[in-house]
Amino acid sequence: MGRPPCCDKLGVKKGPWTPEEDITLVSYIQEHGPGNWRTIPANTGLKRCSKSCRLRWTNYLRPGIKRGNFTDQEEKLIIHLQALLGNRWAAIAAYLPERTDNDIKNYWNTHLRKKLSKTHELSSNKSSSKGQWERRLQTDINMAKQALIDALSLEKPPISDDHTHELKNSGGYCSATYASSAENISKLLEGWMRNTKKHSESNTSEACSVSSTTKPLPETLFGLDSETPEASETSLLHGESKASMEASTSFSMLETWLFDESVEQEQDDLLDVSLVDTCQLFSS
DNA sequence: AAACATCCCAACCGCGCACAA
DNA sequence: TTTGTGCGCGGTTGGGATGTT
Repeated sequence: MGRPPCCDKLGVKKGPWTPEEDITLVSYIQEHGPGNWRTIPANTGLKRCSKSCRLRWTNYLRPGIKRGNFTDQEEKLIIHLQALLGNRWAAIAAYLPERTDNDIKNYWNTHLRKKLSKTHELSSNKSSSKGQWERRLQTDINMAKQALIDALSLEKPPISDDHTHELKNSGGYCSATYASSAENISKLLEGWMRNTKKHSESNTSEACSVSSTTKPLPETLFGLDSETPEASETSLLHGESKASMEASTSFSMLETWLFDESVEQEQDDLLDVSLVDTCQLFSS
């Protein structure tokens, strides 16, 4: 049996989110911060279950999400982390703060799994014994590890003070992470803006139910008003910083593992684990 | 141009964990 | 200790987009 679904109530909407729903959700979270998902539908009038709201926020609306193609570095990082951690997408996503676990999972399922199984096919044609296969895996992991080192040297923690600093200094928000997020919402809201523009021309103050200015919606929604730099330090962005700090910590641990020769034995242990995981992956 | 196949990703579902009462 | 609730995670699916015949 198990627990009944959380969203089996009548009148709960499913399917793609509309720009209006996004606006409602974002503006509510901007005011109250993320969390308390249960209360959001009741407080906002959204006909969505709490879970759906959380998912929409974490996978799409949250600031700092990078969308689009994965870079080679990201790809290598994912491959290696998957070998180390298995399908623990949330854990893997912790090392790629700009990507969501859902994105990484999708990318793995649609691109990397095929890619790797192809590679495996090629290599297994050449060698059939388990010993050789394990040696090959070990080699792959070492190569991936080197790739990870390269990736880390290129992609230092994207967060931290620099990130905050960027935001603080910005009259113009040059932060790529924010920009992409703003773009997400901008695109979503384009249609909505067009529709409301007519109204705004006749009555600016009513143009946007979540904004009291005529600035582009995303900036206003996230408190990124260039006239009030301190506004960038909203609870939202604090939340982001916190997540980023956690990611930094994870990065540090990884870097320790990568660079500290004194933990050679622990490295071996990790690689042993990854061997098992990786074998399971390919045997399925 | 139309029909069909494949890809891709946003969203859903069910389960497990943590925590409070 | 048990039970109920909320949240997060990983697996899966639906359907639009794109490619192929």
